[in-house]
Amino acid sequence: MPELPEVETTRRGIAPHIEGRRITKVVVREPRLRWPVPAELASVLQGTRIERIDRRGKYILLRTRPGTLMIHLGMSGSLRIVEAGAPPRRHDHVDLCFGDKVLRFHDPRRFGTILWTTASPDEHELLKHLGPEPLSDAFDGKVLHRCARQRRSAVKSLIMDGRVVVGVGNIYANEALFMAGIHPSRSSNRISAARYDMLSRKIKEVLSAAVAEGGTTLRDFVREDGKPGYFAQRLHVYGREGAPCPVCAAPIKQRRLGQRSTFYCSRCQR
DNA sequence: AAATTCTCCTGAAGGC
DNA sequence: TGCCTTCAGGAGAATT
Repeated sequence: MPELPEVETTRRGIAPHIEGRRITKVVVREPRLRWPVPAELASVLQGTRIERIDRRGKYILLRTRPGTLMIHLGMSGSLRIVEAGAPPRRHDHVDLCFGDKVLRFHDPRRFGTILWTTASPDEHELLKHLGPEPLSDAFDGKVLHRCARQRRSAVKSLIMDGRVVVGVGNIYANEALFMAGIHPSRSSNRISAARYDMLSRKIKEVLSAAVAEGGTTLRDFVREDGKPGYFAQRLHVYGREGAPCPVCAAPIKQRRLGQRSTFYCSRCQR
């Protein structure tokens, strides 16, 4: 399940292969993603050059002169670089061809997104309400504390809300809360500024570490070269129900919170 | 208006 | 072995 580290790993993986290169052909085998793949995709992209690949939250932005292709991997999406002529597998929905190389979008559950915008992507409806990048200076404990003021909902929901901060999905929300010693269901407005400062630093720490490891491979995620990320070995609580807490050895608990699996240590997290 | 629930979808895993 | 049910979840939309 791609979160920010997985998306960033993907961005870094594909960029050297296609940045500066011209799109020779576009193949859409299955346009039924979360929203339909724009019908005009082939005609607008044909012959355009990828000037730069950026990321905003979990969106990968392929910037070209006439506009920007916005790609979201959803739950099960991946982008891989393959040789031209490599036969498509099941769920290989879209190809962007660059002569001998192909950028191939694969997504079994089709929760992913491929959209085209000619405006500045920051102004796009899906991006313009997004909160700060977690690894930037614009994100800190003050941001969290301010957003938390009139919220009574669980702190885990707060840090997973893209309007507060982008890129923190279920895995890393669980991990950051463990590292900060904060109970996931604690009310957002009952946490001190000092603890939010700690939490923001742990969010940065866990995301940076995961990026450095090439992301976490669970179920669907593979890197652009098809290899797994290795951060799964570093997870403290996620997916470890019943296992001993790495700090105090009490069994890790699991419960559902806001439709999401939540893992925590009831001794270490308060 | 904030908070919760619903929705899209497929594959893996578990039960019988 | 096979069929059925359950679960996983990003995040916008719908509902309370």
